[in-house]
Amino acid sequence: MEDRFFKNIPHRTIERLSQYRRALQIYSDKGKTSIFSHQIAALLHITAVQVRRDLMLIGYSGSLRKGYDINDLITLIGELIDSPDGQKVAIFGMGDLGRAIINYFRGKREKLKIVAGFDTNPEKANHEVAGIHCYPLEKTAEIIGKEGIKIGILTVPGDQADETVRIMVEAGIKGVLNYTPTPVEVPDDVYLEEYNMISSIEKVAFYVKERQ
Amino acid sequence: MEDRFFKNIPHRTIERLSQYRRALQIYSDKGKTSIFSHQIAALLHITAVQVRRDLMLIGYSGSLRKGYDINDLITLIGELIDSPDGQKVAIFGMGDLGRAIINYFRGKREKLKIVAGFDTNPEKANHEVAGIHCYPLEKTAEIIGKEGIKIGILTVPGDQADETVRIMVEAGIKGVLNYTPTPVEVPDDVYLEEYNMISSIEKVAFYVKERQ
DNA sequence: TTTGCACTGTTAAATGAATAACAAAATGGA
DNA sequence: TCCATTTTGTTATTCATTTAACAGTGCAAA
Repeated sequence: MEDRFFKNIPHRTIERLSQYRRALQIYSDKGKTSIFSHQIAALLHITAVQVRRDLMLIGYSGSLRKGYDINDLITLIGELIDSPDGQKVAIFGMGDLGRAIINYFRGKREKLKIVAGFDTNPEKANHEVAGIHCYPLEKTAEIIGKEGIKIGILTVPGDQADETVRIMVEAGIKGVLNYTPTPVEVPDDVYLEEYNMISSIEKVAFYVKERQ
Repeated sequence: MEDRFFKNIPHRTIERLSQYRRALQIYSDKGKTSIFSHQIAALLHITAVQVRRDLMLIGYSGSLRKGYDINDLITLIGELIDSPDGQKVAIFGMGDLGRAIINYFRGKREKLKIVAGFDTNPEKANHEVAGIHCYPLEKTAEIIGKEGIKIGILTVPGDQADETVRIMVEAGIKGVLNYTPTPVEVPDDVYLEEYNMISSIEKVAFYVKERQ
């Protein structure tokens, strides 16, 4: 029995595919219809070989001397990484960061929709925040279940991270993106991605220091 | 002539060191004074071997059966990744995301200080935003030069990214962390790190989909 | 004491990812 | 028509990173 073929696509390639799509959309918006591997590469600060190799892995062929058809490629990447029926996302913590993500996202992804927010603050709960309905945290299980939400973004203050993620997982969330400064624990069947802004800034600071 | 010994430390290790420090501080705040490699590993969802290997690379030794001294290790990591005299950071774009980062950062890093914000919005310019003085974008060269700021975080709307980063680089910024959805260009002597939230969410969504 | 356990530190092997090398083919110009 | 150029697609190689294997050692319990 063969796995779906893109099961063996490297993680790094998956990450880049998402970035390719975004870059392609920018090009598409400028009225372009085709693009060379070296142009994609320049946008993402990688090599043209890597772009071609990634596209080879997903089975897309360009045409010699014309490059890749932008719309076809956007479509194909969508078929690979999007869910055909779409996926719903909830934001836990409607502070600055939660709002920033909502605004960032607005209208960008058809197949991936932020449909609910949760917050303990009664000022926010039961109101619209940045156009998204915000529920009190106690309603998590109910709403997550009813809406079939599987993906949660964690943007609460660090000291509430553990407790919030526990509630999320219990309610049925299967993928967590943790923007909190506190590392969290999830069961094996939940995909977890941690991102720490402070570490990113420290990394930039480190390499700036090292280069001088 | 030997390079400073940590020139050959893998990039991934550098990233993890910053994360180790944060995890150690959480442990330290709980009153603990020493920690085992497998405890650090559990916090960061990696293996104990990797932790020990990373610590070996930076030349730190724990003691058998007691593990690592938390304070010593925090200090050593600081000596490696921090600049002794500190580094100043500016935020370009004082929207939700800019404010979120400022609040995130507050009081967390002694050697890395956000000292200025820039925004084109005259409502914000010349006021304090989240405790940081916000200047109009035209003042970039003046303030960056005067303060000796070398690190800039880009949180403007996507369509202003290119122009803003041009101004940053011209003013003397040597490290850029781009949180904008638009990839930018910088000269070779400027360290650039791009982070795209949408790609991160897409990645989580992809692996959630794949696991079902 | 001595034995077994629970750790660390280090070298060796395996895996994963990026780069290099190059064949093949379409195009435009001589 | 044929050649030089430009670009893709793919295999081979190199490089980077993680994981495995295991030696060494202090401590605790018998």
